[in-house]
Amino acid sequence: MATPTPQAAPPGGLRERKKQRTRDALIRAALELFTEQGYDETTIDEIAEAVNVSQRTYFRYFANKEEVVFAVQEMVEARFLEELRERPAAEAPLTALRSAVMVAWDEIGSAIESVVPVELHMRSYRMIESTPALIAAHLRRSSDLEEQIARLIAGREGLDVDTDPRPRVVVAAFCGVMRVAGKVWGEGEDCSVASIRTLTQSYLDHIGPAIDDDWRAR
Amino acid sequence: MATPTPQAAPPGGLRERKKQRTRDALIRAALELFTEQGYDETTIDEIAEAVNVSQRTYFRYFANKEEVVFAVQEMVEARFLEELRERPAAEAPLTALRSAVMVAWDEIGSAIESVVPVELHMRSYRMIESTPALIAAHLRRSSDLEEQIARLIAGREGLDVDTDPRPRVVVAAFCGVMRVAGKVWGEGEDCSVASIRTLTQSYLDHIGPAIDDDWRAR
DNA sequence: GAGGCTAATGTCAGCCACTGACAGTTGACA
DNA sequence: TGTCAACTGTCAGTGGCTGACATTAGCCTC
Repeated sequence: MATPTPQAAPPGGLRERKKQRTRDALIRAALELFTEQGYDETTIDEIAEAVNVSQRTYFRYFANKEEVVFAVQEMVEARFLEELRERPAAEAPLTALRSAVMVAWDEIGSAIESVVPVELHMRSYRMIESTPALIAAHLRRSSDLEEQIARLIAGREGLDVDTDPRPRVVVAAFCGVMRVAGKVWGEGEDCSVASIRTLTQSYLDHIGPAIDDDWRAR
Repeated sequence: MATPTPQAAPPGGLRERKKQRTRDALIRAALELFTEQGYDETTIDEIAEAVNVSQRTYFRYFANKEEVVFAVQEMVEARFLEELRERPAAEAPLTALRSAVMVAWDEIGSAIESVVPVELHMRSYRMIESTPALIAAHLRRSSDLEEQIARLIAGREGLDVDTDPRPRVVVAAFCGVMRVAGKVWGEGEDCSVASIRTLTQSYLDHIGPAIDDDWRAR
């Protein structure tokens, strides 16, 4: 589902479809092995063997061991950026960011399901937050995304991201808060999509008040 | 290190001093090689050879290849935390953070010099920001620091960091902005301490206005 | 549908980061 | 001075990752 093709059969020839299947199989196998026995405890040979390809083939699909973990995440991020681009120009920056996140959360479910079970993806998210090597990779990716968002916001407001600090500053604040929300969610009990959505919303609502000088006054 | 030694001149016996010298030599050699020929292009064997120790010995001082890069950074961060702890309780959270950073910037110079030339440290900072593997490590470390700061701020305000989102939210916003400032500085021309200090100050001043709804109104 | 073209894959050799085990060396201290 | 413990070197081995080359298999033309 979510494929923009008229026919049920995916685009391209047999070769293309075969590649897609191998890629998806590698992602599924990797996430299953990682979440079951741990990231460090799983070798790439095991993943390759589970899909019946050589280790060398794995590295032709993914540049390194980490990349396969973030394949689904990448889809979600693309979805968010799309949504942000479609927000009305009248919305204030922080409002647009907030709205885009909320809409994205409501729609990614089905997109994820086309590659891996949502539950597996959620377990993977938690694994990322508890594996040092993956936390690092996750943060680096988030940082790249942050840069993209900042340029997008600057574009909306007709500003130059290199001379006016405000786009990068709001986005930095926004992304910082988003990361914290994700982290707190990962440590909590409820691992549902609804749960992370609520948490995100609540944390974003606190940016303004938290910046204020006197917390005790409210 | 961090031993409660009564004397300042001889921090211990001959053995202790020898260890300290080896450690400092490894840091200096590593930073010099990394900044000269690149991080990825430098092997640990080269670093070890430059200090006349075995590769195995390097790994007894540093857990991995990245760690040696952040040895100086660690000192700076410790200095900042110290400063933050000493800020008067009357100061608002964001103000205290801001002040602590400014004071820290003014004092770290001499502390750094005791291990490596400040200029080498500044070049290292730039290398970090332009090496993917090090960016990731840097962000992970920053994330850990962020957690410490959040707990400290929560303590100041008499709040529980796990129930009240505000400490983590301000700190996330603050640290996000700090990272952006560091990044922008790394891409600029002027690599002086004064330069990063000014930039930091300017960016922090923009948090409030950037959160506001209408940027065009000001 | 036989042939050539080319993308995808397998195999192999090798580099480098990192680790455990064991042995040799050298400060510390009685 | 001799013993103990800490520090270091050597060696062997694992796992991530890459380049080179041979092999397989989809695609396209005649």
